[in-house]
Amino acid sequence: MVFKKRRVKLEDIARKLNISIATVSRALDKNPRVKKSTQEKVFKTAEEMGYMPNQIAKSLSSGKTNIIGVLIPRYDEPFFIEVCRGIDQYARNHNYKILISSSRNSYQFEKENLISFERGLVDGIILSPTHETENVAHLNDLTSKGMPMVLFDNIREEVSGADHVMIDDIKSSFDAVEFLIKKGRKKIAFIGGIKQKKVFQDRFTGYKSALNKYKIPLNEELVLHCNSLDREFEDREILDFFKHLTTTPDAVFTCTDNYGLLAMKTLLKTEKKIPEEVAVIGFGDLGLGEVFVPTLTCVSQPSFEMGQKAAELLIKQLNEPEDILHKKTVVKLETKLTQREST
Amino acid sequence: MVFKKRRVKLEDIARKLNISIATVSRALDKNPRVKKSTQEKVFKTAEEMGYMPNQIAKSLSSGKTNIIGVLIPRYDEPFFIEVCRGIDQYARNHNYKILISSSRNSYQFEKENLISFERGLVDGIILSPTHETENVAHLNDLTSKGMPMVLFDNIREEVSGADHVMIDDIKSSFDAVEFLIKKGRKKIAFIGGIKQKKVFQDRFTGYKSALNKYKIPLNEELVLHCNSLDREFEDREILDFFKHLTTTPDAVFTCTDNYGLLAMKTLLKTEKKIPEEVAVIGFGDLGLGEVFVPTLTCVSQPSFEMGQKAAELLIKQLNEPEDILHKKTVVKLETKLTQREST
DNA sequence: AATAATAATACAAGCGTTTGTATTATTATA
DNA sequence: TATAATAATACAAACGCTTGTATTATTATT
Repeated sequence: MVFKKRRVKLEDIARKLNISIATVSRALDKNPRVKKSTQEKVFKTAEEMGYMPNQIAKSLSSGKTNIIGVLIPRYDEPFFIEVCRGIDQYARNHNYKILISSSRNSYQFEKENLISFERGLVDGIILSPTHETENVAHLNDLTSKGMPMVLFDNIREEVSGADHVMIDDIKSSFDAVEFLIKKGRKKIAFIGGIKQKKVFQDRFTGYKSALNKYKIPLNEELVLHCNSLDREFEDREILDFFKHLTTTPDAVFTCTDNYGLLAMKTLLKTEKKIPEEVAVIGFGDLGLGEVFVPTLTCVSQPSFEMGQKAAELLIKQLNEPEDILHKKTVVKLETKLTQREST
Repeated sequence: MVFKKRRVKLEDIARKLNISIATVSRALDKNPRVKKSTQEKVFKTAEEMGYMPNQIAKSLSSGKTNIIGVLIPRYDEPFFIEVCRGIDQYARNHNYKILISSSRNSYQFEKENLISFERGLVDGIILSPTHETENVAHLNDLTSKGMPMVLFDNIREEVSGADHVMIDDIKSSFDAVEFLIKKGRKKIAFIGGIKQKKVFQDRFTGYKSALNKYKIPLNEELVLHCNSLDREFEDREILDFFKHLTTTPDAVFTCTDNYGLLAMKTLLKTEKKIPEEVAVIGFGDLGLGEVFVPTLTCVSQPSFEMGQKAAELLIKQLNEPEDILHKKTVVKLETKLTQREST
């Protein structure tokens, strides 16, 4: 029984009350140029007629959509969802909505999505570039056209005009590995993610420099850089890694929670005792680590806060006067090591 | 170095080529009314000038935004994210974008979000009503105004004019519980979710009717309806439940994956052997069950497909002629029991 | 009561497109 | 070559709102 009905618009209210459209518009805005009694009449009539403002017309007229475009590499990574939650919360409190898209780890899709954002649907963009994104010209292009932008996670320093939100990946992983070393572990395996991602490079750097500080030689055999772009393949990669090891590690430091869980799972299958024989540390701390038996020690990354901060920076940009040049802001958030049963 | 630059519009191209705006517009559409040579000139100039169409203006003019509004009760439930992925994939392939919002399990927020959708930003809506949603007048209101709508998960049959996508919750849980019974289990615990949700009511019904069929009396002590709206509290509720049991169950059927994992975790802590002493079945099957040791047997719900189907139905509605009445469609998707180590 | 000041409202252009109709240019027909 | 048919383009209204300026109504001032 659904018929499309013609929507009530300002004109309808104006006609009914025999006043001008402009007055109706201003009345609904509670503009003092319209006298109280008229305002009340307008509100009452608008209510009665079921008036609902047309956001598109407003946007065209005002040049603002109050929508923030968010571009993440994948949906099935809780980290990104958590960041989105943070963005959403801050944005909502500041009268913005968010439009989330996934680049599905593809440079091509990243560009396509940005183009669709550029068509005027969003007032600004928050994104985490994919690992495939070597050339950031498309990003610089957008910022130089005046599109407000904030980058998080897989930061690209070369992008000028965009703000950056990050954690200190090097220090975070250094601390985690140092923690393991201080517990007496010497054969510490490293499981990282896609090599092209700065975050994973940095975490590897932190790992190496911790080993270095304590004069532990780097054993390449104990190092794995996972290349899986999808949950289902990570599983196998990690299984294979452990199967082919000739040295048994006494600790594993992994660059995501999921790698940590998969590592524990594999170790448990081979009857290793955690943490007695092998200690494990994950990275992220998005809830999963607490469910597993044993619970997983993690580098706690403030994902939600990361989103909030990104939204805050973007909205700040949106409120800057248009003719002023934007000063790049870089925010580093704190991480901490949350100890649980796996260490 | 970011300055807002004035965007190139059709008028600029028209002026440069000394032709009319209408011709430029049609040329870019490859409308046969403009001759090839002109089209080429226009494309070339548009490219040179860096023209980017204004989506908002297009939408105002066409009355379509090509955006689908998606409203889910929470972000931190993988099921909803998976549905969103499905919607996104189908929508994207049909030239639609999706705008996801969360009602955060609140009827009030649900209404607010729908109002903002109603402002003309979206062409149609896909939603899963919250458990707080007793009165569906706001939904019927929207459909009767002609807003295309598809409901999934927590279906409300009273909503007319909206299509429904669902699974057979009663049968799915009946099958799962029957499976346990056939394995010789007699003291089967039930862990459900928020009682007000139809899906959880139905799963409870399935549980009871399986017991009934095999003449197993319902032991209320073995039944828990979790009320947690957030991950962090589910943990405690389930722990408490098991702590206070006087009967030890020999199986547990839970209404989400997470409940299943938490149940296993709690059981493992009390040194119970899974599946020897207690078998566990979860509901959903969104990847987590495979990571845990032991892996979790699950009712596999086709979440991604659910999203795809919802998007398909919505887009079908969007393409219906406006003056025709919409015939309500209800789609039931198949589930299956995926056996793993926990049973 | 006439004029100035101000309050309230109306008019109209503009936001960047689309699209139906009118107009002009080109080709075909006799 | 004049006219009809058609191709190509231009004009202008429309989408629903905002907002600067002009106009009218009301109140204050002398």
